[in-house]
Amino acid sequence: MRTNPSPDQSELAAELRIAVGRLHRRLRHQRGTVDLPDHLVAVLGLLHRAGPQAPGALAEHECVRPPQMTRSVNQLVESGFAVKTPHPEDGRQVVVEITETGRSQLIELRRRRDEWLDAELSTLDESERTTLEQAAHILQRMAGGR
Amino acid sequence: MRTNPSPDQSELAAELRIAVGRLHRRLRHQRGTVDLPDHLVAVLGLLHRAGPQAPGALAEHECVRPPQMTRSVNQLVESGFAVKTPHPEDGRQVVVEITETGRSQLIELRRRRDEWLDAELSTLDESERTTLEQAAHILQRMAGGR
DNA sequence: TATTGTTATACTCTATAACTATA
DNA sequence: TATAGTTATAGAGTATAACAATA
Repeated sequence: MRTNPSPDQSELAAELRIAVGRLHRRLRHQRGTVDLPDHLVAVLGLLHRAGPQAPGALAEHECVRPPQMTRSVNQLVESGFAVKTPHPEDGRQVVVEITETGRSQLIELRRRRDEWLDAELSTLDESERTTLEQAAHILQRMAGGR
Repeated sequence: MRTNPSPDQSELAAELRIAVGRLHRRLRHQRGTVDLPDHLVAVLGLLHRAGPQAPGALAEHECVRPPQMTRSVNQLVESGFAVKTPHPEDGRQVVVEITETGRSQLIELRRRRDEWLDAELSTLDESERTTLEQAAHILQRMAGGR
């Protein structure tokens, strides 16, 4: 590996896929039992950043099918972290909004949840962290764009 | 974002977690129906790169529990991509080895499976690809090291 | 008694298909 | 008839607990 300064793109794709899959499992394995699962935190974060939205839009953003987003939203509502209100003009639509409880919970969750990741990041040097920061933005753009 | 050349580490952890989760879902969503699932390809790749190993070692490397690795290995064996042989000295242990069929299948799988990822990578510039290549190695080290 | 692997069971996340209500 | 959301159902992947075989 690393034989070429202009790496073969298929090899990069394979490496990325494996790295992402492995870290994803590791993160899930590492998380505490009391916390919200990853996908709910992702939805909560999206509501926090991007504001009130319809379930369909949330589903598209998070790359899941509408039925799954229905369940995720319902779990957030049951936990008091989000509310569903009917759309004022279109009776078919629903608007999902984060609550104040959800907002403060999100901050607290993130602080408690990233202990392992923080520790791992601490073992890296500054340039490696910078690389990961840039990579995170590129990956988010690749996965979330369109 | 990107307001700070020395980014806050907790923020980086959150960004990484979200990026990895989202890309993981996107990749799963994007993959063809005839292919082996990600986790089997990962095991096959590990057997290809690191040679014959016991299921326990595979499980630790891939961050899954032994029962899950038992199933993954059995699926690979049923498909003819790996073989299980008894350990020559320790009757409790099993040695898992990739077959020639598995090896050639792995190459072909990767080529066919990464179409979406390849296309996305093609839209990046050279420096972004270099960033991702370095990040892939760092992430693999973080997830697989220990 | 400790270790390696497996079987049994259950839970989480996800998808597709069918259904309801509104436009 | 088309669209937004939901319900019903099924499947994949994973975990924990209990078990079997060997050391």
